[in-house]
Amino acid sequence: MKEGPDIAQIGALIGDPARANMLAALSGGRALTATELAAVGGITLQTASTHLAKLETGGLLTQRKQGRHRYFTLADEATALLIESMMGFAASRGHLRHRPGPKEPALRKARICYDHLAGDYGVRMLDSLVASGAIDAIGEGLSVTPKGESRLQCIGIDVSGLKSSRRPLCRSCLDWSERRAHLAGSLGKALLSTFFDRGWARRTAGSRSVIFSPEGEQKFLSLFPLEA
Amino acid sequence: MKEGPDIAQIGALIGDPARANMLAALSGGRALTATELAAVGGITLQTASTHLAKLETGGLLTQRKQGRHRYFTLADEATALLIESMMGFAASRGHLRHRPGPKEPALRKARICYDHLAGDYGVRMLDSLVASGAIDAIGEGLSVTPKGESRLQCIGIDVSGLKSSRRPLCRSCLDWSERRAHLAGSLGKALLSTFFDRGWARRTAGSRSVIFSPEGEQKFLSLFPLEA
DNA sequence: ACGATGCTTCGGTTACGATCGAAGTATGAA
DNA sequence: TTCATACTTCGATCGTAACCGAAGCATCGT
Repeated sequence: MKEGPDIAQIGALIGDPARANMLAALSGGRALTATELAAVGGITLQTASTHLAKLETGGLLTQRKQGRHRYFTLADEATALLIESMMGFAASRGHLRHRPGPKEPALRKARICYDHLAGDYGVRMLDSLVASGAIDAIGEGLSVTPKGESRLQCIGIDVSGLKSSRRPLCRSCLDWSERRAHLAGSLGKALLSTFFDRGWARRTAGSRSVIFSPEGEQKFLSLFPLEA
Repeated sequence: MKEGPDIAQIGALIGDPARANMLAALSGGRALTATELAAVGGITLQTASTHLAKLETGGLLTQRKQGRHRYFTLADEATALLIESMMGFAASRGHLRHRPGPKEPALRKARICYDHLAGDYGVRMLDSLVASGAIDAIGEGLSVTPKGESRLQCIGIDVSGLKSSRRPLCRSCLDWSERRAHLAGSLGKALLSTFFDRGWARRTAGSRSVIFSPEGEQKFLSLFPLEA
């Protein structure tokens, strides 16, 4: 009966509300300080410190000292995927964090998921790429077609360069708000990066939501049209 | 700050050792009674009852009355995938349930993961199917080739029939003992079923491990050879 | 050198939930 | 009907862990 890995430990780590809030905040992809994380957890700095230590020894977090600050990030992409998949599962069972607040719509429209675009816009982007034949969706997996490679080149993304990295190019990530897949992996990251670089969109201060500029939104929507 | 799904609730549900053991036992795929689950959790029946009630209202379990017994199963395949992915994650961080016991090798060799084959043999089977060109592995996704479809037909599996079901045909499931993918989905289930039907293998009483008969093992190994 | 900021460690309190004994309900068997 | 089995609910206990105040380090600015 005492065989195999122990899911209770990581379950308990994620199971505390303060820690869960911290992890959710870190799913936004950027590194946060202990003070900032204490705020999102709704606890004092001392308590946050012990929580963060537990998460780190549990292998969910890594920290990086920078001057007198300590920046925490999720340990790796696997951790981010676990958090996101738990969010999807929680959403499917109706476990919501309070009633939907006023900022909820912005989050559902476009937000950051670790390092790529999620929400309505993220799902739309992947749908459009598949519909136009730039990406092949076979079963659960995604792959870029030759046609798609040249098209992405036009947008300014060096697909062959991304291919040489260790990280998978395409990954599908289940979106908790849309309950459909959006594009993760190094290509998902590269696409979001170019949106930021071109000024089409920007991150918001204390939230995971992504705000598009009027011109950026127009460019985005025409670049990734919705098929009938 | 209180936006999106609440991962703390399901985290806490999985985070209790007794509940985690029950869920792990139910990953074996068969329905278990409250008394049996109390045993695997190492607790009394009363305590188990309250745990099971919590897991059910949390959406992780479903129960089915049958006479004076109550049979519990994981709520659906999504739940099974979540548990399995948490096992993979826990294994990657070195969170083990005690030191490896004597039954551990059998588990690593072949075991049931919800309704399909996992462990060394499960990984070998998928590897062999991919190497022989029966299954295409593109990115993270899997799909059966026409060649594979006819080959599986010879083994006695009606692929076109499986395709018509709502459940995805192929899914890759990360194996916690091998740290590589094995085959899930309706095809994975169908393959394991035929092994049982032909008497090549059988389930064990109180464990997830799968025992192959000498002839069954030989048939299996020759059917899914290891490439150089 | 000195104070301010960011964070950790220590000690003590408190609250929640896991646990079990005992009693209650439902189903099956004799 | 009566007893036994399977399970749930109630009530009370107990242990753990979350929490914060206070004190202790470390780093930066001046």
